[in-house]
Amino acid sequence: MSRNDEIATELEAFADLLEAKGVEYKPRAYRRAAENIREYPGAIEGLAADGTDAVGEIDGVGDAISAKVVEYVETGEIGELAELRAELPVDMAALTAVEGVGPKTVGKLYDALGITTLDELEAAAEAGDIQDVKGFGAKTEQNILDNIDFAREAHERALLGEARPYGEEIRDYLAGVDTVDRCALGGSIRRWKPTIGDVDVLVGSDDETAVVDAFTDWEGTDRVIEAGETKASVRAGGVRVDLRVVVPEEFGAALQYFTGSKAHNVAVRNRAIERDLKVNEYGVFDIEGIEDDDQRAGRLVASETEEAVYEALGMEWMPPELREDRGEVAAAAAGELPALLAEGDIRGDLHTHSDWSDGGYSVAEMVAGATEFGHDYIAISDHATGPGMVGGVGVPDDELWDELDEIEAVAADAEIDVFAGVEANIAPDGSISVDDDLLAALDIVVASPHAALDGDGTDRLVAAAKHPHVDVIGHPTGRFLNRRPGLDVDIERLASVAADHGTALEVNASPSRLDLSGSAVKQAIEAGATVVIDTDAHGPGEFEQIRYGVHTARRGWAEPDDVLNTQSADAIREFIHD
DNA sequence: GCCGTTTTCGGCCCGACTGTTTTCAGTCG
Repeated sequence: MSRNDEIATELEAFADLLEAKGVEYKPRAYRRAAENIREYPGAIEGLAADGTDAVGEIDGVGDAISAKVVEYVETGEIGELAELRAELPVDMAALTAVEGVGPKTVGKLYDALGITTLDELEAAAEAGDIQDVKGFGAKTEQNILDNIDFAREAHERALLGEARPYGEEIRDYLAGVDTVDRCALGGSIRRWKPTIGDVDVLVGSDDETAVVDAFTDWEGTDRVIEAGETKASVRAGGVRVDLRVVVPEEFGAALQYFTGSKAHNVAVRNRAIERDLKVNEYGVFDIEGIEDDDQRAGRLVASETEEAVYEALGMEWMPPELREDRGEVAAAAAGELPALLAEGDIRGDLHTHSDWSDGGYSVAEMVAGATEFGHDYIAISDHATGPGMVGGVGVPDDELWDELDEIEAVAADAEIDVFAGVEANIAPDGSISVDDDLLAALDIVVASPHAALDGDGTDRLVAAAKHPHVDVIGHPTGRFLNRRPGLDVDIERLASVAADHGTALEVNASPSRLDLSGSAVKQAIEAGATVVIDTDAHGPGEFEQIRYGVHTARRGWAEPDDVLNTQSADAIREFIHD
C-alpha cells in the first residue's frame, strides 16, 4: 500500500465509523477526500511537509481533513480516529465485506451483541442471535451466513485486461437474447479503469422480465444475489455482474447514469439542479414549478441517447474515459473537450522484448509480428543487466553489441522500420548501468526502474530523464496492479524535466501495469511532456494490448500530438536523435 | 466536513432492491 493509499484508507475508516454512529454528511466528505487523495499522483507526504494549506489544495480536502492528514504523517495516528475506534472496536473492513452488511449494521450488531469480527458474526448467526435484534430477522441472518465465506476470501479487483474480455462475453450472450434491443457494457469497464470491481451490463428491451430471467439463467451464473423486475446481480466466476434493463427509449439516459463515475454523475446532476432540471436514469426532466417528486415528473427533455442527455444540460457528449470529475464537466460546458487520441492513431511500438532477454520470440519473429499487426515501425528493447534483473534475464553489454548487429541485419530485410534499442535499468541513484558507447550506438534507449520500488522516486527518475542518451522513461512508477503501488513521483517536476531534455514518458500498456496512470498522464501533458504508448510485448500476441495503453492515455486527456508514436518513423528518428 | 457564475451559511445525487417494516432504514451502485 502506498502512503497515499494508507492515508486514504484511514479517512475511509473515519467515514465508516461516523456513518455507524449515524452522523450525516460528514461520511461523504471523508470518502470524497479519501478518493481524491488515493488518486493523487504525487506523494501526499511531501504536501504534508509543506503544511495544511498544501494538502488543502486537493479537491474535497478542507481545513479539518488537511489537519488530520498532517497529524497522521507527523505522528502516525489521527487522534480523533483512535477515539472513534475505541468507541466502536470492530474489524470494519472485514465485516462490511459481507454482502448486505454496511457500517450501520456493524454498529447495531456491536451495540446489541458485541460483535467485532467475522468469526463472532458467524457464531452469532449460527446461534440464531441476530434475528432477535430489533430491525433484523431470519432472512437477514440467513443472508449473512450465505455471504460470510465469500467475504472471507480476500477479493482483489480484477484487472481490466481480464475483466474486459469476460464482460464482452456476457454482453454478447445477452445481445443474442430475442427480446434484447440494445446492449452495452457500463461502469468502470466502459471507462477503462485499470481495475474493475464488478461487471456492469445495460440492456434496452420492452420485455424486462424476460431479460432478467435470461440473465439469471446464464450458464456462467453461480449464485443470484438479487433479482427484481428491472435489475439483477449475480456472482459468476468470482466476479459480481450487475444487469440493468430499461425500455429502449430510455437507453441513453440509463447508459449515462450506469457508466458513472459516481463523482461525474454528482457533478452532472448538480449542473442540472442549477438549471431547474433533474437527471436520473430515465432522462433529463424540466421540473421548473413542478412539485411532484415522481421519477418521471416534469417535461421530458432527453433520454434516448447519451448525446441528447448531455446536450440538454448544455454540454458536449464526452468519451467515458473522461468521466472522472477531473474538469470534464466544465470543459464540456465550454465546448473545450480534448480531441482524444484514438486506437488507430498508433503507428508503432517502441518497447518490446525478444528471446535475447526474457521474450519468447526471436527479433525476426517480433518484427514479422509487428508488420502483420499493421505497425509502421518497432523497437526491440531487451533488458540490460543491472538492478532488478535477476536470473540472467538482463543482457550484458558485450552481447548487446551482438544483438545490435542482429537487429540491423533483420532491419535490412524488414518491410517496416526497425529501431535497435535497450531497456536499461535506472539504479536507485538515477544512474544507468550500460556503457555510454553502447547507448550512443543504439537507436533508442528506454530506461526503467526495476528494483527498490518504494518511496519517493522523483529525483531518481529526473536524473534518468536528464541523461543525454535516454529517450524514454519506461513504466515510470514501476507499479504492479494489485501487487505493489510503485514509486511516489512528482509527475509535474518529472514531466517538466523530461520536456526540457527531449525525453518521453511511457504509458506501459501491459494490463498488469498501465503505468503511467491516466491521472498522471494528464499532469504530464499539462506540464508539457510527450508520452509514448508501448506494450512491453514479450511476444507478437501482446501487440494488441496497445489498446489498454491508448485508453489509459485517453483517461489522461491525451490528444494525438501529445503522443510520440502517433508520428511517422522519420519523426521518431528526429525525436530520439541526440 | 466541504463548498459557492445567486450563498462564508445552508445545503449536500438519485433510485432499486431487500427485509422488516404498516411507512421505512440500510445497502448498493
